[in-house]
Amino acid sequence: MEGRINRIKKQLHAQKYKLTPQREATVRVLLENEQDHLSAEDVYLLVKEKAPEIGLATVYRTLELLTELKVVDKINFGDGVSRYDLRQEGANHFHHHLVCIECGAVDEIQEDLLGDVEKLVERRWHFKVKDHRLTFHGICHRCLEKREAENRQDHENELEHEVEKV
Amino acid sequence: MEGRINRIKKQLHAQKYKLTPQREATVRVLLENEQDHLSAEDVYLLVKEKAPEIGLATVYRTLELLTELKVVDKINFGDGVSRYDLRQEGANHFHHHLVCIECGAVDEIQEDLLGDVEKLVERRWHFKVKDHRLTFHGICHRCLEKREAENRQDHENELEHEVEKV
DNA sequence: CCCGATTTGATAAGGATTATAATTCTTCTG
DNA sequence: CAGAAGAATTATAATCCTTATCAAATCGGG
Repeated sequence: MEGRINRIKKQLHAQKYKLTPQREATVRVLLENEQDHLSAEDVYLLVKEKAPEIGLATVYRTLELLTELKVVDKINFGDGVSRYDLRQEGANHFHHHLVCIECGAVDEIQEDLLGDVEKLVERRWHFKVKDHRLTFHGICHRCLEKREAENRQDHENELEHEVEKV
Repeated sequence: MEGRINRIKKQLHAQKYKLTPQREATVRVLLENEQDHLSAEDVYLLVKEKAPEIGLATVYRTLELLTELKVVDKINFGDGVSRYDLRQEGANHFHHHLVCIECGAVDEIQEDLLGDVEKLVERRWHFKVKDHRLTFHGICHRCLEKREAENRQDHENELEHEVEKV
């Protein structure tokens, strides 16, 4: 964690920016919630716990700055708010997302699934790919399993019923 | 075009909605600008040309309705506004986009490039895919060609220079 | 042609983000 | 170590996009 913060610090310095306490607190919140997809408001509330004097505008500015440095990616799942998602260190592609239309959960896929597709796009459409965004909408494994369990239950009840009737 | 409007009309009726003149005018604008990615405001201004009395709220409501019916898809390219993109008729997947980071152009890929990837996701992550969003960010063929032309030009000038020097 | 339900238009309200301006912090310099 | 220039911060106002509200208009069935 400390190492990672130091490296971000260096990235900032390389562009003549400082790692102020507010910026550091914001980065820490992002690191501590790496799996989440926090909105600016979410980040603000979490940062406030460690640094109550911070202002909302500063959080917005910091997130913008981190986006510029490609430390985070700004994403949008269609609700009205932008969310900020930490990049894997050193990753040159943005990870993918699985959005559940039933429970709203957002899972991540770190692996790059698009290598071949990108090559195809570059060749066929003569388009130099620099980055991508890929999100699947569907039903997550938790909701699928819940459904299966319910179906099994229903089936068992049905059988019991049959037995009673005999 | 008329046929397509009729089919949309039927889709509306199937859900007890009417194809009012305002809705029809909105759909026509979308059909006439099929390759574009219009914002609600854009649509509003275009509809106003044919039906000056229409209100902005109606356009928003109609676009929401069309999104619900999967006639259009609501997308977001990271600028602050939602854009509305007509689906291919009968397509069960949403087409992909190529966003140029140099000139801002947005091109479409109608082909489905994700068949195999979706199968993999379903198997490996146990996630039932219903839809997807795929956008590539990079440099479009027009900008690439412009660059190449410039490089050729530069190179020719260099050669001329060499000759002069001799 | 009338009635109940739907849809509309104008505008207010809401929510997210950005701009502004005064203040505080840093860092540099002498 | 004081003073000054510049960067960053805070609080808040302003802006922009979208949604909610509600009276008025419209539509389709009887």
